[in-house]
Amino acid sequence: MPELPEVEVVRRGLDKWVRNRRIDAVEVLDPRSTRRHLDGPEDFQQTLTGCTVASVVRRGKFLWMELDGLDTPAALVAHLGMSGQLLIEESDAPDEKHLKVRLSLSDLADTPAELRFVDQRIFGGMFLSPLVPTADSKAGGAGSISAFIPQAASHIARDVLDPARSVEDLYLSLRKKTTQLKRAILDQEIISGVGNIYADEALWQAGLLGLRNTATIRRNEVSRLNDALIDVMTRALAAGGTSFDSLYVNVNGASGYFARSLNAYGREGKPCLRCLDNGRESLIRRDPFMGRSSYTCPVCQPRPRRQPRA
DNA sequence: ATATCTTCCTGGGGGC
DNA sequence: TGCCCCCAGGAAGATA
Repeated sequence: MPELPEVEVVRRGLDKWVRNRRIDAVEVLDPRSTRRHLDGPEDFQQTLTGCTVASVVRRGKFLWMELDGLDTPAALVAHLGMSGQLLIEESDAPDEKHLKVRLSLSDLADTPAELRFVDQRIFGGMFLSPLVPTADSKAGGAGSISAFIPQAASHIARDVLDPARSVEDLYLSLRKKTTQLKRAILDQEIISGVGNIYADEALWQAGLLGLRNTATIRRNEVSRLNDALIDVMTRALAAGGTSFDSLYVNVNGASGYFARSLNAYGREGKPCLRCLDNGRESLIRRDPFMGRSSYTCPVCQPRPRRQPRA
């Protein structure tokens, strides 16, 4: 569920409330949420206990806490999947229905003592992963000040808001592929942080159809798409992210309000606002896509003209 | 090797 | 009220 803006909102909250605090106790309430920790929940708990959070870093939708106090450098990785939440809570707050992992933090005045991982669908999780130097040079992703990345996230490309990324690299990566444009921008190994909402929003803003084949995409189209991705995610971040319901909230349980600014996603049957501005009328349509949905404006994002038969 | 499909889960909402 | 089906911010691993 959460895409780059939502994960970055969470990262900032963790940085504020958890950085420099020691993890005094770890409780795994559902081992399915630590299944990516291959040594098992007991090892997860024992290794993590006593560590101090040195920094909170993000690349794409991956979030991690660099830890002090381990023999070999490692990070506590958190991925929110479709429904994960990281919440800062007082110890006496009642357990959430889907509470999966509880971290008890060292005392700090006027600061809640627990970091909780709550996840309804269990597609997300927490695990420890060794830190390795980033393979793609210089510092890590946006929201990062680290030259290291967890091994488990080392295949993830630089994200939309990473200043070390270039449009030309995106163009070349897309041209190397033979697939639909939307599939490509959802591929976290091409560009990271984009999910179904912001893919549709950026494609709408750029006036491109996600069904376009990447092998024929042009530089100016990639440039438009890149600008749109950066713009939509920057605005979403400023709004605290997109919340359709209580499943996405920041570390303090508050919703973001970017849902009201969406132009395509979830707007099936509603007027395309850009067409309206231009004195035209068209309705956003929804089409099945990869087991989910794509929302497009048939006027702003025209289907490619059918090639005439030779 | 590359591209696409299947699977991991729970719960809300609509139709009957 | 209940049941069944569809749908949902993701991505690893299997399969073609």
